[in-house]
Parts: sequence; structure tokens; C-alpha cells
Amino acid sequence: MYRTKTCGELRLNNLNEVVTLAGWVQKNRKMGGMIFLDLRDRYGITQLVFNQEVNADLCEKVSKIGREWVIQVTGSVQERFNKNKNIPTGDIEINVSEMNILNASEVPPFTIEEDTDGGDDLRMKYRYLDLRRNNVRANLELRHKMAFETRRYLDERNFLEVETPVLIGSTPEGARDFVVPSRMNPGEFYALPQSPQTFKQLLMVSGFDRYFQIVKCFRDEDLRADRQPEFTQIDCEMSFVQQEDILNMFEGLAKHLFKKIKDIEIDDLPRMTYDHAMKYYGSDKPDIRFEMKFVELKDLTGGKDFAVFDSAEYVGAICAEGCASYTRKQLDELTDFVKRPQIGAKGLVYIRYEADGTLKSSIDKFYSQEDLQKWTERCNAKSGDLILILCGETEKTQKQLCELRLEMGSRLGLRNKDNYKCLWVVDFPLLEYDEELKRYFAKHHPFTSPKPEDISLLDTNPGAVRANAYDMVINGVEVGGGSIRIYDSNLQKKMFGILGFSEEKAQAQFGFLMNAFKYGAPPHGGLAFGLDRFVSLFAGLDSIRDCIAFPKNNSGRDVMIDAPATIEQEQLDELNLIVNIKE
RNA sequence: GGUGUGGUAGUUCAGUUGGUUAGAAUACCUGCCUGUCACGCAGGGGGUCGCGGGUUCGAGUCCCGUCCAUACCGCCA
Repeated sequence: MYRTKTCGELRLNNLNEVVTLAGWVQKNRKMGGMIFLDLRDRYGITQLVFNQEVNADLCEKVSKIGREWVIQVTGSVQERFNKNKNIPTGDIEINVSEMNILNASEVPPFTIEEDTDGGDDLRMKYRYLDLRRNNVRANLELRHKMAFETRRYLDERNFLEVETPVLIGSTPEGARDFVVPSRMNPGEFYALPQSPQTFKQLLMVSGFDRYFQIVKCFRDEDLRADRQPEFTQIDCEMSFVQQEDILNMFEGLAKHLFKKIKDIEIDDLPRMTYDHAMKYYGSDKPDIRFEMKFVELKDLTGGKDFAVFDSAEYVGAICAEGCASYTRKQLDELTDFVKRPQIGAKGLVYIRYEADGTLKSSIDKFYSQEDLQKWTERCNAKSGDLILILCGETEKTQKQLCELRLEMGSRLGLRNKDNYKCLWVVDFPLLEYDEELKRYFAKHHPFTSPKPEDISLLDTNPGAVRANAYDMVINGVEVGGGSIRIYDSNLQKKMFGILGFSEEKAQAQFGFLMNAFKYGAPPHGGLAFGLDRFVSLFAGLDSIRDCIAFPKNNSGRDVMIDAPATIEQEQLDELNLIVNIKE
């Protein structure tokens, strides 16, 4: 047996026990005739003590040991002279009588500490060392617990975890597919699933009733802090349900996770329509930890010769409480913020509601105090507040105002990571019109069902049709989403038609699904949570990379194993592939 | 594909108006130290200033190109 105890469990009540520990050397403190050595494993750190007077040979051996060597020690548990209140094992130490060096270690390229001196780059290259650090390991432990509690919750409710294939066929809709050449079928390719969507629907046709799977999904798109090319979904589907049943079931899962993992009781999730979210927050994933809702001012701004507002389709404001004291410099910063190309506003208009009740704005030339008074009333502003106004084309401006709102929320400290506010956004539009390609695309996916009362609009005004689709949003992060599916093969056929699929193409791509629907498909629906996002939200992380054991970098590379990489000509030949890199 | 930021010691960073031998902290090595726990003290080694080109008497510093990293936009049903 390599060890009888871990490095995290010994306490005063173990006094005088003879124990064997194994682990990594965190630090070696030589005090002349004494050596203190911190031994680390997954569970904690235990101090080892060696005394020259007791065993000089051992001390000689220990003095040569460096950071991250793997050793095994046997000794007795003793109470410390000087206790360390910072660690759980700080009351005791091991008086070592025997030591084995199990493996030496080179000096690691960065320190294995919570506040490491290593940058992201280096830590990713040596991820196996990075994972030794407490905080990174804690993130993976959290991930495990969340996956485990998810399985427990769903299992208790009769959900079956069923594995679906990873080598499937490519589909043109949605994100770009990762493809895998088939050796046995020259010139043909598998695709990796962007989600197990069609398979889980087929499982419903098969009568599985309640399915889930914690499953890797793949999308070949550019990465972000919250987007990896391979990511994990908690994928779920249920039969004989309506939207409310699904919302309640998975609201329950969210509550279960908050309670079990963070011991937080969260309120019932409010439901907000997509239209409402866009109108008041400019986003389909509003951060409702703070109000600062949009106020439309267009009808109050006209006829005063201010061409910028007069020519704008939309004039919208937010009211930042207590910010009337913002300096010129701060206002300039905000103006620069909204004018950044990523946001793209032309400018920013402000009104300060001064302490004496007067209104000071950047457009005093055009508007009287009475005019501005009407605006501030509509904004529910009080003295000391600052009103920020953007204008332009409606959708664009709402998006810009959304960014400004989030920025102000951050500046005002209203986006505390430990404050969780969840909601459902419902009634998404079914379709989105692509101006360039002059056709409709499914906003969610092509299997999403329209709201029954909107079905008649499919022929007359497809863009106005609302879907039985919903997203769960926590603190402005879309953690999950789903829909009630189409289960009628004729309606599905019609949907493909609207999406511009020819009969043949629909048959070729999704014939199996439409055929299946002919054999008694139950009404069904489901959703999928992004596990990575959920975990990073719980851990308060800015990037999902920190809760993934071996993530890809910004260019989709694994810098540790150096993938992707070229392959041997032999391999290419076997796969009937010719590489043709364009200039 | 685009925009911003960054690339200097093992590591994290500083480096002024272009000017002497490129610094600090930490890590590492050596010695001292019997109660440390961010141990302490003394000493030491360690640099292709991402790469290529240009301007200049002189470039870490200025210019052009390029590569890499990163955040965001496009993209992500």
C-alpha cells in the first residue's frame, strides 16, 4: 500500500498514529538542522518535519528534494509547536522516520500555487501541471458534482441516459460541421454532431419518454471565452409534454443544482417574452440582476431641429442612478466605449439631473428644460441621475444600448457574480430572414414547432410566427435552450419548404426523421444546457476554459499535444484524400 | 475575414525623448540558519528584447511586414 492516509485528512485526533502518505513536494524549507517539507495531494497539504539530531542521513537525503518530486513517507502524527491556522491540517505535522523517493521532477516552468506566476499560454502547454493547482482542480471537482447532481435529479424522475452516435452525417443548416473521412467509403464523410437533436427525437418515437445525455457536441466555428469547438451539453427530451411541463422540469433542475451545489434557494423563474426582452434590454439574454430598462423617447424628441434624433428610427435611453456627478472625462470614456467599432454607435447624448433639479445635457442647444423634463419623467429619473441616450436604426441601437447598459451595470457594481438571477425567455420567433441570401432560416432549428395560433401566418407572414422555443438565462448568460418539436410529418415537410429545402433535399437530409414521424410520433420537446457555461457561472469564471480539463486555445489548437497537425501521406492515401491548401 | 491589446531572464513584468554594460520581483543554484509555513541572511548563474526588413552614427524603443497569444465583431440553427 502506497499510503494509509491522504494529505488532507489528518487532525489532532490522529495524534501519535503512524501513517504513510504519498504526494508531491510543494515546498522544502531548510532551517539548518531541521527541514520542513509540505507534501501535497488532491486532498490537501500536510507538513513533514525532519530533524538532523534524530536522523542525519534522512535529512541529507531530504535536502536534495526539489519541488514536485513524488515521495512516500512514514511517520507519526505530532502536534505542532507553532500551528498554522491557514490550512485544515495546520495543527499537526508528521515526524518522518522513513522516506521513499518515488520519482524526481524537473523544476516546473511555473509555480504550482493558487496565485501562480505562469501566464495562460504556458499553463495550457503544461496543463497537467496547471491541473495540480488548487483552484483549477476545484473547478473540475465542481464540474463533476454538477454533472453528478444532474444525473441524480434526472434519474429520480425516470430519465434514461442513452448514448447517441458521434459519427453521423453532415447537415447544411446551423453551424459548420467537423467532418471525418470514411476509409471504407471513399470520398464520403461523417460529421460530428452539433447536438444529438434528431437522435433524441427518434428516441421519443421509440417510446423512451424521458431521455437525457451528458454529451460532447462539436461546432467548427470561431472560438470565444465562452465557446469551444467541443463542448458538453446536458441534452434532454421528453414525450407527452407541453412547454410548461418542460420549463417546470428543468427549472427544477436549476433549483436542484443551486441548492445542492451552492446551497442557494432560487425563486421561481420569471418568464419574459422575446419581444419584451428585446424592447427593454436589447438582448434575448437579459441580465436582470439590475433594472436600468430601456425607455423609448422617439415621440418626445421630434420637431426641435435636432436632425440626429429627427432622422433616427429609434431613440432610446437608460437611466443610470446617481451618475449625474460623472465628470467630462467619464462621459467621454462612455462615448468612446459606444463608438468602438465592435459597438458602432455614432455618439452618445447625456442628460445630467443636477442636485438643484436643473437638467444639463449635451443637446441644450436644441431642447428646453421643459422638453428634457418630459424625457426624465418618462425615465423615472430623479435628481442625481444620469440619462444616456442612443439613437439610430431600431435593432442596431437596441443592441448598442444593451452594451451600454451592461457597461453601466458593471461600473455601478450591479453585476455581482454571487448574485444569481435566472429567467426563461420564451416565444422566440420561429424564423429569421437573411437579407443577403433572401431566405428564412430557423432561429432555433428546423424541428421547432410554431405556436399553434401562429400557424396560419406561416403562409402569409413567416417572420411574425412565434415558436414554442425557450432559453434559460442566468445573469445574462444563455445556459440552456430548447423547444417543443414538430411531430407531424406534414408540418415538418412544410417547415423544410419554408426553409428553402427542395422535396428531394429534405428527403435526403431528414427523410429518416419524417419517415419516423409517420409511425406514431408522440408530442415531444426538450432542451439542452451548456454544462461548461453552467459550471463557469457557478465557479464565477470569466471563461469556460477554466472548467475544462484540456481546452483548446483561441485558434482551436490544443497547444499541449499540438493538435491539429498534418498526417502522413500514407494515411491520406488510405483515406483517399488530397490536401490542397489555397494560397 | 476585421478591430483592439500584448510578445523583454525559467516565469510575471518595468524599461523615460532613440544614446554607457537591458533592470526588478519571483523561480533556480551555492553557502549559512533547529520551529518554519510568502521563512530569513549572504552570494551566484541566467537575455536571439517573437521573427524579417527599413530609417539612423546608434533601435528593446521609430516605420513597414509577418507570426503567435488574447478580448471582442462577423460567425456560432
